[in-house]
Amino acid sequence: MENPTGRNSRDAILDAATKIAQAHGYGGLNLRALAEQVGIKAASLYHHFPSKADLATAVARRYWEDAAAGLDALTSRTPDPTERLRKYPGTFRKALENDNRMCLCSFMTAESDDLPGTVMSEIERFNEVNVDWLGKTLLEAGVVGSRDAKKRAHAIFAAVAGAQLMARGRSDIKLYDTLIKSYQAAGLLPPP
Amino acid sequence: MENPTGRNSRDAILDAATKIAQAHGYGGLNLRALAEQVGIKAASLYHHFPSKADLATAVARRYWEDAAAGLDALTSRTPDPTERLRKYPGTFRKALENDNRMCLCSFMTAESDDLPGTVMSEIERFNEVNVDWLGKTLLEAGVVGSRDAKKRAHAIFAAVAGAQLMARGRSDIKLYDTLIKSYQAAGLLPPP
DNA sequence: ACCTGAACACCGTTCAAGT
DNA sequence: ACCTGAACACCGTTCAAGT
Repeated sequence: MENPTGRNSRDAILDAATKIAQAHGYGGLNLRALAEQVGIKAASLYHHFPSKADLATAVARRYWEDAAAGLDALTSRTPDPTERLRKYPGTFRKALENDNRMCLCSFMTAESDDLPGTVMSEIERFNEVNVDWLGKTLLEAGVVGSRDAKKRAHAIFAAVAGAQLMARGRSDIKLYDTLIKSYQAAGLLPPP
Repeated sequence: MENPTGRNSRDAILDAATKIAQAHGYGGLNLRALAEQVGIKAASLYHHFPSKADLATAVARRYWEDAAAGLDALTSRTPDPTERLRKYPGTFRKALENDNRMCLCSFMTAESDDLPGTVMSEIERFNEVNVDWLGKTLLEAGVVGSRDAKKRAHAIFAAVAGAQLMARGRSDIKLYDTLIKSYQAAGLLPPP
């Protein structure tokens, strides 16, 4: 094997691009800076991805795939659906723990007017994955009936994304925790 | 008087810049495009504002001043505090009604890592204005006690901003309305 | 297969020059 | 006072040329 670690330069590019996009968005993803971080020249990026749009599409796809895997793992590891709902905000907390970054998809949702369509599709997939998981879990937990599961799932997703955004703006992860607690106290999320 | 309408070119620049920033953010605010919209050249913008950072600071300041005035007007026009809380999401709805734009401050909060400090300060002022107004109104309405007013105010603000962001991403103002209704049904906002 | 320097049209910004 | 063209270093992107 030429590459025993399995970490090829394509993955290194995706990793670095993800972190940059989580802090600066699609527009702020500078290919020269990205290339420097990976140790190559900007022109060399085009050997791995046909364009910035394609690179960002790959980044966003891998992002929701990882999110889906993480939610699956949470489901396996936590049999009680109510407990899973309590843990859900922890998945959005990770980005803040990671140098005050935010969800790639929230950032790019703001940028939707300037986003290539292929990127936007992957962003929408991320939202779907989260809302579907939440809806399923809400139903299983008996928090809402089947008529309201999807609506409530959407509401929780939007509220959690908003909390992450605000906490990032203040670089204050404690604000995120406070907001989640307020959501629980108000009844949007199941109380601890 | 040389300018009977009171609308000088400085205001025209601020108006156009606000609309652009609401759809493309600070990074996406293109000075050449802005100038063209106003009918001058990009270099001429520097006669009115020393830099893009100063222009954006003026935009953000006027934005929260207008928001504060709007909330004051809502207070005067609606004596019942509970009714005011029901109407609050309408203030965020306006941006969506305006060609699927979003709150300038939510967008720039995402961009906080790349924002000049003077702009960030004005953004924070917008948040303060909203959270203070909400906290005061929540107290007056007796929804929460003084110990929790600010926390709940923050939670409502973050959730409403998140709802606006999601609705914008889908270009679906009905989603915004559905999310607000879900917040009301869950108990985050007073029910109709 | 992978990388590069040089070039392109585009950004924010400056500045000398115009009215 | 207000505007402009030309220039600067920087963007995404291309391409011919290297190993």
